[in-house]
Amino acid sequence: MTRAQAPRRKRANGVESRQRILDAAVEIAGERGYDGTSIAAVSAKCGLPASSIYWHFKDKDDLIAAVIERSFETWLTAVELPGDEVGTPLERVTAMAANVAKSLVDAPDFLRLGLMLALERRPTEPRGRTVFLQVREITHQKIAEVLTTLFPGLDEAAVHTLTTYAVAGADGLFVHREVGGESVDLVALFELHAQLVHDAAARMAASR
Amino acid sequence: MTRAQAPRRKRANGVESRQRILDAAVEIAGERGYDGTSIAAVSAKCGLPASSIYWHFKDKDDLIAAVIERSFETWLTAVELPGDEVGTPLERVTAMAANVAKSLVDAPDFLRLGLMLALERRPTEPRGRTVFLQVREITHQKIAEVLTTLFPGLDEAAVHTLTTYAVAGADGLFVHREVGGESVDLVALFELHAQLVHDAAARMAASR
Amino acid sequence: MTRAQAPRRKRANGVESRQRILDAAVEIAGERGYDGTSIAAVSAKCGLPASSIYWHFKDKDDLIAAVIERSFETWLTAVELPGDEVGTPLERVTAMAANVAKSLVDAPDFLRLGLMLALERRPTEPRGRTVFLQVREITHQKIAEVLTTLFPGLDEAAVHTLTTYAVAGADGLFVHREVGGESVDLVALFELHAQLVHDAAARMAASR
Amino acid sequence: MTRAQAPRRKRANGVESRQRILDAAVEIAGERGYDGTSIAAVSAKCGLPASSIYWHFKDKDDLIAAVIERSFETWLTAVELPGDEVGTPLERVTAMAANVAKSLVDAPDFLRLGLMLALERRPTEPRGRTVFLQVREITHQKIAEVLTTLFPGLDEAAVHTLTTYAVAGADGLFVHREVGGESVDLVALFELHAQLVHDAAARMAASR
DNA sequence: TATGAATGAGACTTCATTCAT
DNA sequence: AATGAATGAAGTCTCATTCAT
Repeated sequence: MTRAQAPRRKRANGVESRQRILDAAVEIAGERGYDGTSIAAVSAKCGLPASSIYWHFKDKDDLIAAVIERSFETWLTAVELPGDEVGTPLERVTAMAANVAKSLVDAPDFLRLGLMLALERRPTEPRGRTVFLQVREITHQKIAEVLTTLFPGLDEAAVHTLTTYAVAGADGLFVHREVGGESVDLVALFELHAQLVHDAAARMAASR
Repeated sequence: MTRAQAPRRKRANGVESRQRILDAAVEIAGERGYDGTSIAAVSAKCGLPASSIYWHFKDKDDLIAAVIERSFETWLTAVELPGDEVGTPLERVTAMAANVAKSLVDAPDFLRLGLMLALERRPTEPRGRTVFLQVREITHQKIAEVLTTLFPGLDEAAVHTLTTYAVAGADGLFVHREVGGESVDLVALFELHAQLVHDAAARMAASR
Repeated sequence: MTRAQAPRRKRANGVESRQRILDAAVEIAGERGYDGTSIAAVSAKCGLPASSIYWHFKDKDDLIAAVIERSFETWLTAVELPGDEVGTPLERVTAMAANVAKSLVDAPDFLRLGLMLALERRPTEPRGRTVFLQVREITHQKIAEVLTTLFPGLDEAAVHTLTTYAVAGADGLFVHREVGGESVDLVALFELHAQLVHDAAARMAASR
Repeated sequence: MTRAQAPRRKRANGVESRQRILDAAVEIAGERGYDGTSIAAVSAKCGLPASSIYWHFKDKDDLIAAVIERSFETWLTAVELPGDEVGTPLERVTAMAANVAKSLVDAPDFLRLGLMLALERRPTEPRGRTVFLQVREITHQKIAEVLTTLFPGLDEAAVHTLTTYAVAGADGLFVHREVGGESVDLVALFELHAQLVHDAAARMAASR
């Protein structure tokens, strides 16, 4: 087949183009999920033709995985870690929860897309799903470390159970806020969550 | 003598066909979500041509909504309600949580598809999403009633908060089990969840 | 993604549509080969939209294989077999060769496309190539039977060698005619070929 | 003291790059034909970016034509011409055929790609096809000269017919070997071919 | 002497949907 | 109560090619 030629216009700038593509993709994928994210839609939103997207990303799977990776980093920087480690365990746990809640309100794309990917079961697992589960495992371990530090009396199994409960509760509250909209006070719910986890940890540590 | 012709054993049976379509659709939609569920795939799985699906359902949106409705009913019947209302509040709450956990392990399609629909934001909201949020609201109210009965000292705001927390926690734990697979003991996690909610309710009721 | 609807027009007639698609495809594939045959080109030539082609054929590979099958049958019926088995071996062999030559001039698509497929080496072999090699093996065996009948003195190895030579020579002469166009007298060349094969067979049979 | 910078060992070398591109292209085009040879595939195989290919070759057509030209030369050097012109005509013809057969087994790309190009009919004829037909015409004339020398009694028409038959037979046997793989003894088949052509020539020359 | 980046066209294929039978 | 056949839109991805650097 004979193909036609095409005129050039903009100055080539690979790095910026890649960012524009990711900016568009994170927005669409964060709202529509994997199947709902069409290359044509990303192309329309970022202004680059679809074929240019394939210069920067091997295929759609690669693009979604990159979206997950970058939005995780974006979210990580959005989480303001509490500067000094002062106060009672309850105060410190509550402060951390509030910070996480705020970051999820400000940059929800990462978790929203991640949860959609996590829930789907497709024949060939998207790489983005794997990436999400990996970074979520990192989060899990960080929380486990905090619990271990704050409650030295906890044994390993108890830490694991509480961490799982803490992460799962955060997921569920996040979903609730996504469904319920701005009327949901995610910070207050996270603080309640932190308190209940704290109380359970304290009790478990004491009953050892 | 002319004999009557062989009895047409498989006369067209609309009800059965509808069930076959829904059986196929709930399986696919429960795994792949809205966009991932193609009429062709449902057709292939149920054995009926695509055009027959359109005889039973107005369009894809209608089919997905019917899937949500039927899988909710399936799930409801799978939840064994505790027969008598006996025991301490903690015992009763824990027993209910365990029953719900078992039902979610046995019939996860409803909640799985529902959460996927709930997380997505698409220009024209699928009717299935609306249906899911409605039936989930029913669940919310039932839990609120139980909490009000068990803890008469709670005011309305506290009941609402605790109910929200209870439902969200259940969602999050369900997601964790879907991601983690059979190694996750959903019943144990739900029992822990029930206990924490119970403790919080008791404390709130007492401090009124 | 929301899809639009489409109006209907012609009376559905599956058998005729299938033939129209094959008619278009055999013409294009016979001239352009596998890669050169685009579904869009077949669609344009047969008047049916591309998506209709996929109702009748699973994919492009399936279409090309069907083209090979049908054009082989077309070619088979175009080969007028000599009615009576009379005359000397030379006369009979020459008459057969002339008939084959005429059929190849009239219906060259089968062999032309088949040879193109046969020459290509692609990672996943097209089914059409397999089909071509199978029907060609049938032809090989038929020729071997004729040689065995006409020259009982030939041993098996000699029959195999001569048959291979006969078929390969036919292929080469066909290619020459395709390249050289109408100025090439394919019938004359086939008659020469028949004579040389005949002489070789006679000599081999005698020297046993 | 400032020392001279490290010797740039791999200065850009246009000639070598051109060879690498052709090496990759001849392999792909020899297996996949014109349409099946994509610039991206050649780029991936030779390690140079696609745009570099366009620095060395005007367009794809130009590249394929260059492939034909170079692979023809490669093949020519692979044909060991019989040093002295000794022996009977049959011995000399047979020796030549064996040499050609060996060269085709060792360097089949030229003829394989050429035949694919020759068989295709596309709206705008690729230059590579023209080149192939030209060099093939050269081969035709050389064979004609040999036949004229060995059989002075042949008239021009007979030489032409026999040469055509000789070349076409070689093509057909080559195709057979390409399809049948290493189990086909191309040398033996070429020797048989040579003998039959020799016999026909001798008979024609005698019967003048 | 190259090449990173881009581009419109077009490749194959699946989509949701319709309609005559 | 059902279905064979069809349809235009849209899906993902590759194509040959260009041009500023």
